Amino acid sequence: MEKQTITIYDVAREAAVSMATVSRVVNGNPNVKPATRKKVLEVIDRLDYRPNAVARGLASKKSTTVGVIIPDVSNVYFSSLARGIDDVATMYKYNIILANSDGNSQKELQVLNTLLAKQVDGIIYMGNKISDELRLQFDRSKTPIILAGSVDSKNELGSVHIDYVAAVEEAVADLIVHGNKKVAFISGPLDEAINSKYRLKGYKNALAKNNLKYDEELVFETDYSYRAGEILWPAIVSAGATAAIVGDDELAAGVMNGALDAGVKVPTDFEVVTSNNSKITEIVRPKLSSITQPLYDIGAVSMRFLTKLMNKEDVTEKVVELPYGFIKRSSTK
Amino acid sequence: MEKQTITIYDVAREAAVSMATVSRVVNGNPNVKPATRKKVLEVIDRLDYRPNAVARGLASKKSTTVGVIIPDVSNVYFSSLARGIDDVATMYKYNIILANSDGNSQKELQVLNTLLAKQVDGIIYMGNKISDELRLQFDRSKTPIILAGSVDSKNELGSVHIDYVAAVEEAVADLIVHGNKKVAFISGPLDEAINSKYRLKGYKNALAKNNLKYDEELVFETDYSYRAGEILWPAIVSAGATAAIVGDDELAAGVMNGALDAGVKVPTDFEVVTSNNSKITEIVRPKLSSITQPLYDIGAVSMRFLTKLMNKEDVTEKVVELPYGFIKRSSTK
DNA sequence: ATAAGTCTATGAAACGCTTGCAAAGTATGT
DNA sequence: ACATACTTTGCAAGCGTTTCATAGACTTAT
Repeated sequence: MEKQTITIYDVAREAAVSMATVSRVVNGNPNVKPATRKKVLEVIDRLDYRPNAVARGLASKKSTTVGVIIPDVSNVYFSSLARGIDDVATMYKYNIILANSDGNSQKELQVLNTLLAKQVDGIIYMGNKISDELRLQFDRSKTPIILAGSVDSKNELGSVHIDYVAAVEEAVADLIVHGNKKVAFISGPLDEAINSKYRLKGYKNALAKNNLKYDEELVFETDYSYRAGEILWPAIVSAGATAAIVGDDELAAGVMNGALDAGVKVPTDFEVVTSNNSKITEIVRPKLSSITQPLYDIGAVSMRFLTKLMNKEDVTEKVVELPYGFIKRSSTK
Repeated sequence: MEKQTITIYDVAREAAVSMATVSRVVNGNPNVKPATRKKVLEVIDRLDYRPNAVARGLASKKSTTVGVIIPDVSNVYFSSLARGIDDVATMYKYNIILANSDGNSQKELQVLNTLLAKQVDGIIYMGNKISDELRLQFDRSKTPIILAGSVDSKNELGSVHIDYVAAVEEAVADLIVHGNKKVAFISGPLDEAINSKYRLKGYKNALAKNNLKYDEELVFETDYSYRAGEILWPAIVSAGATAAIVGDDELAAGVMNGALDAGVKVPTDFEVVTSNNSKITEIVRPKLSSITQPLYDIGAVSMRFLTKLMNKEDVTEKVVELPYGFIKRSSTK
């Protein structure tokens, strides 16, 4: 009637060895005579024995599980990272506990707590606003933590991402080369380091290098939704922008459709560049030119990085920067 | 140096009670004098004690974790379900272990095994092709299982989804009413019950009720990608179809863009209806008319259903059908 | 005052596995 | 044949909780 009745004891008895020996063969410990190993494996097979991972975890103090704190799985950007994470995790025999946080500090703390209670061996955090309290808990915990596709404004935590400053700078420079004097900078909340400290900086760099002066009127702070982009259009028009660099694909699609629906021609009269090169960029018309980030790889590398920390291997660099790129499609000249 | 050193034993000592008592206050067992409870809680707070979920799991034979087998998290359809699942799971104090299967039977079996090894209290399965071997394992396991947004061709397992037959039938009937004599049926693999046994049936029903004869030439079996849709266009043209019902949004976007890129006017010369009403339907131009499914809710309800099974509550119906709808946008007349 | 209940709290046995240590077995060299 | 050095095994002590059987301490009814 119960979940799992066959224990290591049963196997030991049937194979006429001690449970220690069974444990050794299950764990691939080499100190077992081949004949014994074979005998044990046969019994395991016959009894359909499956080691109880919970008991194992208790005894070994390892759960072979890592926690993943994600703002929202249903967002393509994050779910792409998650896919990379899971694939590598599987490769290294780990499972992932996925927990949505909505980027909400309270939930993050709460989630972190239950993850630690579950004795995860490591944590991957996605999110761009690390509250002081969360940082405190991160520091206090002995569990390895990696930020995936997210930046740590204080550079204390291990993280994997691209060089946002340079990427945005290039993209904006390109728009300027096309003759745009007024390029709008459209992003999510500026209290997220990725927007204020990195993307905006790249934007300013580009302006400076091209002798254009920074105009706050051209900076639009909103949230990451498609709808937010659509309704932003009138404001963009009144600011007189002729092009925009957008920090999120859905947002960019919204902005572009907002323009299109208002009868503006893209890219002839208005150019748009977005940042994440998610599927959406290819589905909209015109297709969106975009900074490209290896999303899957960022997740995969983060997880790989984490396995190193979990094995207490030495890692030379705390911050891994993956190469970014730029793909020109039809939303720019 | 280690993960977590404060145990229930430390708390018991500090509070001068037995560990059994500490356990009771932690678990909200009422048989504790309020004064004692208060004292214990204070110590817990002071020591920053956090119960070890693994040890708890071993002792109680409950992991408060459910496994989620998903074809691909980075697919919006599935990640939307996943989001609903996680939210409800959190509500009921469960965590989810997310495992990608790519819809591959081998991986599914393998994943199922590790989930069971981890002693998950329940499993939510997404996928439309349950291999015999997998079904066998499902049956053999005493762990409750629910299919989310997926159908069980044999109707043995609990599941939550919409009435695909009726939904497709309505959508196709609508296309026929618009005067289309040749409506293409475009779906993913026909060896998936959802396509062959349900959607296709709805399609045939609609034809029959409108005195149109079924023509195999108009049935297109492909995979679920955007690209697959794009390259399918020529074939659709040669079959002479003037409208299509598509089983997946990305696929539909591909078909439509394929038409558009070939200079065909949508919906004037060709109408398209899709099936999942994901974000994509609103992002493309023209926006896609779609059958609507409450994706988030399907996930949420599945998880709720699962909690009932895990609590051994009686459930009257094994199959929960959620209401579907239809939203007319600009890809149909 | 006594029997019979309630409440509270304790002790100690699981739960199923890993692992350090020691014992038993084998092989090798002389 | 014997000492030496491995190689294989078994023993038993945890790992941190839950939970069952009990025991004390109070109440309450008689």
